[in-house]
Amino acid sequence: MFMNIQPITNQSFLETGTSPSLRQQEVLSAVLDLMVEEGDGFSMAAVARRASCSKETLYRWFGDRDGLLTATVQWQASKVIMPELDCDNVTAGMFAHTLQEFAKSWLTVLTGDVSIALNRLAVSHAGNGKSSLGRIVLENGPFAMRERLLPIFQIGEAKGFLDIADEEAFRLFFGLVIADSQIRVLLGEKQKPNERKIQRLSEIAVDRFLILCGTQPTKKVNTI
Amino acid sequence: MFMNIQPITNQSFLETGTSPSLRQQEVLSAVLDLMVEEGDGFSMAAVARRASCSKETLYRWFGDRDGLLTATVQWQASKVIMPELDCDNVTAGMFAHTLQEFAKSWLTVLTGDVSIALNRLAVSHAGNGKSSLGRIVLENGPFAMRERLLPIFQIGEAKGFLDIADEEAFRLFFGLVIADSQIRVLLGEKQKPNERKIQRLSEIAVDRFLILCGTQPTKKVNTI
DNA sequence: CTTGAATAGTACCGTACGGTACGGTACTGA
DNA sequence: TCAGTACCGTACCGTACGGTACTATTCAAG
Repeated sequence: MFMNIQPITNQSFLETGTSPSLRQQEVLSAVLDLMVEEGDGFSMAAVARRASCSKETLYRWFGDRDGLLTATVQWQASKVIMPELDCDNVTAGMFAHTLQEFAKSWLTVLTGDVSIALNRLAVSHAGNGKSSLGRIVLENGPFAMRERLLPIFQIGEAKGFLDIADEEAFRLFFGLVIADSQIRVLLGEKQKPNERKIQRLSEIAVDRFLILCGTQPTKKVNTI
Repeated sequence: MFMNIQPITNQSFLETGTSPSLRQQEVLSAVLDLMVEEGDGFSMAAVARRASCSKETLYRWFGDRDGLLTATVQWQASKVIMPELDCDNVTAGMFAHTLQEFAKSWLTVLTGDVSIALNRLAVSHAGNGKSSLGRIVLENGPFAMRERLLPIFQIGEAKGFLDIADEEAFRLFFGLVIADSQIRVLLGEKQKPNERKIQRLSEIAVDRFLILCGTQPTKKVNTI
């Protein structure tokens, strides 16, 4: 898609860096619904029908299909908010609890319908090479989580709860919390972990994380 | 695609359960190459060109496009061979070494071009719902690995090296070894782990696994 | 040598979809 | 009132691709 000519209208927010208008967000919401329902297979006509707008408007606002998908992914990414730990006088118990809440939230998001649809889209587009959706999801997914976790780890390190707080600690935390859950739901496994199971997985993961990275002696976790 | 009429020829191996002929394997190999190069975007005409066969032959042998993809995935899955531990008098060192070799092989396969292409294909098809590729890769990927690992774990348990050897142990091992490596390469991250890094990751993962699941007292692993 | 099956190569068809053009309508600001 | 703009709905175009039909060639069995 050639975009060497400036768009005539000033309604396109893609180049301006501003947020989409309410009406545009309705369109993006419709795209998200269609992604969840049909994966990458939906047509621009289907989007126009669902959002009760014209195809011409879609193309004026978003340039082409890839622009629409990109806008949708970025919009969704901007909505994800994660818990933060900004206390200064924090106990070991509070620290462990914060990690558990983080783990639960993370597992819940990653096994949710929207995340599954988005990651499927990004993975398949990363294969075609003719789209930057993979990079966008990578930056707003794993990399963003790392950026949020590292400060928390560093607080734990400063307080003497952890003895590592680097890239390596993030990889370990990811592995302990997510493990094979994400790839399994991406591959279509029907039985997704429910809230109760996510709670249990998060507790075990954080226990193990603190055994491996914590400074205080901890007894072995029982998996039963 | 309707298949209510029996295929005229007996050359289709899909229903017979037999292996593809050498010529058919040439076709499947061409499909694999195209998958690696272009993802899911290649056409049947491209396959015919690459394999120097006619489209009609493709359809006679494999039914339709999905049949061709399915045959390719199954053929590739049948080629993956993993190390086994069938010794009866095994030491703790041998046991740890076997786990390390397993981990290295696993990481190498999952971050390889063929696996990436196959998993991308399966993930995107699992979203459309109109294909069983997701299930096939799930069965030949994570589930098959679990089936191979559990007997090894049970040997370790019987010998007194491990104190758990169940589904939970598999999930832990997956998380420690693979962590975020697979999803990152699937999302298109350019920098893939090299052999040296895979070696290091595998050692650390097995050390940690034995700390968490092993019965012998082990000192804490140093990540440097 | 003849014959028939299997296959390569190619032309063809129907359809789905990305993208464009255009008519009609509602709103806004002069 | 009227020009300008944004928008909806829809018709339309070009292309790419899945799948089929047909011909030419090869090759092995009789």
